[in-house]
Amino acid sequence: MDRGFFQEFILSKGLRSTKKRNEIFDEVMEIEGHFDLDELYMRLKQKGSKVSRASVYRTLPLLVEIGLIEEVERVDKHAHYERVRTGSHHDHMICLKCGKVIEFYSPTLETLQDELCERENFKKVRHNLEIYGYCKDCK
Amino acid sequence: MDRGFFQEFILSKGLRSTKKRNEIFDEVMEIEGHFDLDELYMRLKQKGSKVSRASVYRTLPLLVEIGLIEEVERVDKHAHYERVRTGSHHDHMICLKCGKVIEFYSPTLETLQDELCERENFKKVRHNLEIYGYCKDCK
DNA sequence: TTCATTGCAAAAGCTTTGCATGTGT
DNA sequence: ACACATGCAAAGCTTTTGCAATGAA
Repeated sequence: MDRGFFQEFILSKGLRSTKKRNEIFDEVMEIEGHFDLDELYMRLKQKGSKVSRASVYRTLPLLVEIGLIEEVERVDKHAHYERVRTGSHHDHMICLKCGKVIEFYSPTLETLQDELCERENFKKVRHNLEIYGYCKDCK
Repeated sequence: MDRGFFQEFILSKGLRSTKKRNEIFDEVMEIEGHFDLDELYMRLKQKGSKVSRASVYRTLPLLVEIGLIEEVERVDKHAHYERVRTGSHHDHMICLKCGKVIEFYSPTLETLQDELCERENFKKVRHNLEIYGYCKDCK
């Protein structure tokens, strides 16, 4: 997903392409793995961006709407996001002791879910599987 | 899980069996399906309980610790809980339009997860699968 | 010019906590 | 009596929002 796609989406919604929005978009594209809003905000600040928290709060929902990022979990009552990489959907195992997040992907799991949805006559859009337990170092 | 178990747990932790805690426990046992803290608090109020929100906030973590309830999702930035019924673990399909929650259970899914965890050398404690999409009435 | 966007600060939630009071053991 | 539990109100945090100023089209 490149900036062109982002511009297109923004314009198609009657919104405007602005410097701040582009900065936020660019930064999100650079982040590997999870991040929360404040981490993103701090990264932007560190790079000299004059963006405000309010704008970040206002922009993230747009990125979710595009499908560029998704909310993967909520810990400590604040949201964590992760960039969606085409063809690289994965789920998470989260260690209850050290907090480590192990990403994994299983085609079988995906297929199984599709079958379950079909059985319930449910049109699946996305899903979120989090397995909690103890990683090899903590168990 | 009955009140005896609850008492036992409370005492074994050096805590005290109190009227308020028992009221909260009883109410949670009566709730079918999801609830959030405020719903629980309101139900208690409606029944004439003099319990405060603070006590409910302080008691829910205990119930989670016992394994009596679990946090199933976070919507609107506040936690939703659901009673754990022995032998009736299930996952959720959540409709993006009407918000309906369809509960389902798949033994195959459970087994598959166990296999995936084994592969990662991860000791699974619990998991949480939410499939988002559109239910048969909304799709 | 027009209308969306932004920043600021205030407001709005939900949740936690300090402290004095109440209560189980 | 001694802790723990509770309620209240205040504080803490994250997130949202009103409004005036700014900027894109």
